[in-house]
Amino acid sequence: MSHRIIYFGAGEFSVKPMQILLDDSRFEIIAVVTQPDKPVGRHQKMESPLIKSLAEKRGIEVFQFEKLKSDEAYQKLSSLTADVFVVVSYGQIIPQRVINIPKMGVINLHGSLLPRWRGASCVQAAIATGDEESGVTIMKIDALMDHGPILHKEVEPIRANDTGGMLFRRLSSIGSEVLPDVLDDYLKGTISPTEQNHDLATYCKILKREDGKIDWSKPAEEIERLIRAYDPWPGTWTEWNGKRMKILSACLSALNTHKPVGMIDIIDNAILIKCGDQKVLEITKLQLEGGKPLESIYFISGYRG
RNA sequence: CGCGGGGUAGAGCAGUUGGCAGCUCGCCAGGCCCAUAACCUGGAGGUCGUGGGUUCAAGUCCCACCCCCGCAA
Repeated sequence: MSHRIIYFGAGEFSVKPMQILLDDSRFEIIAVVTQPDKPVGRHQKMESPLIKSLAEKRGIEVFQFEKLKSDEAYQKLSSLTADVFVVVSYGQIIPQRVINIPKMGVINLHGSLLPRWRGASCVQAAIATGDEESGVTIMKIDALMDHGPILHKEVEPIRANDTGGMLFRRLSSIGSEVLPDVLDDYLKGTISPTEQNHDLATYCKILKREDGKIDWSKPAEEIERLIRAYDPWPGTWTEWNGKRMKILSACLSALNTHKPVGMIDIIDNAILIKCGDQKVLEITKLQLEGGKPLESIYFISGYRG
């Protein structure tokens, strides 16, 4: 007999694990909980979370509670008699009384090696900080954010040219591969959770676009990591001629520029910017407000002045 | 109708108060050179997003529409 799951998710990270669980006969997703539809994009059209259509395609009931704290949500979730809740990139805190509903508790798949990088931007934080490895953690949720005891960890090395998007995809795959067996073992009682070492905990915040504004007074290597880490979300940018210029790709350069820190200089077909430690970063791909993404040589083609 | 920028040569851009459509790169041909992605000379390539309107004359002014993008989510 298969385990009855209610699956909580919303972000992109939640898609793949859900597909895997759907195709695994050991589990039955009896309902999906996701965020409400929101007006999105340039024309403010209403858009559904990614997993909503996936659920509807399979004929699975979808709930989009405005507040998980509400009595309505509590009563609905209680009535469904699930064995366990599985939460992946859901975006709302799970209230204690909801955690108490399923007899086997609430299991979370998280994109870092807990207790390192508790919070919403764990993938970006790992790259931006220069960590050598990242990974996924499957844990049992308790009342505090990413604080509960751990069932399983899977390590994934961070590569020298990794972007947030690249690492994100790998972690998503790894998490999806590992989740079913770990979940099954846990539900059968084969593995038991072990407490996190809370002294080692680090935290990362939810990122907004404004966080992608580059502070050129920082060291070049740090900025280079930030550019990779924040690609594609929230992206990095700087002001140029009163316009917003997205920095899509950059690398450390051996060339020098005599312009002040943070000012763009063009030498030998390279776009150079001096950083706070006097080292120079070469921008290799960028996008100007209103324009399409450009390799640096194309930007230089039209550059005047 | 959430706010805003933009569609001009293959690419990226300029085009002033309407008055012969330009720049950098690329492409083609020739030259220089031991040689070259470097340099020199010449050349091809545009119904200026689409449809109307104003005017002797519209890339430029007016109206409508299509498409791309930044903010915001």
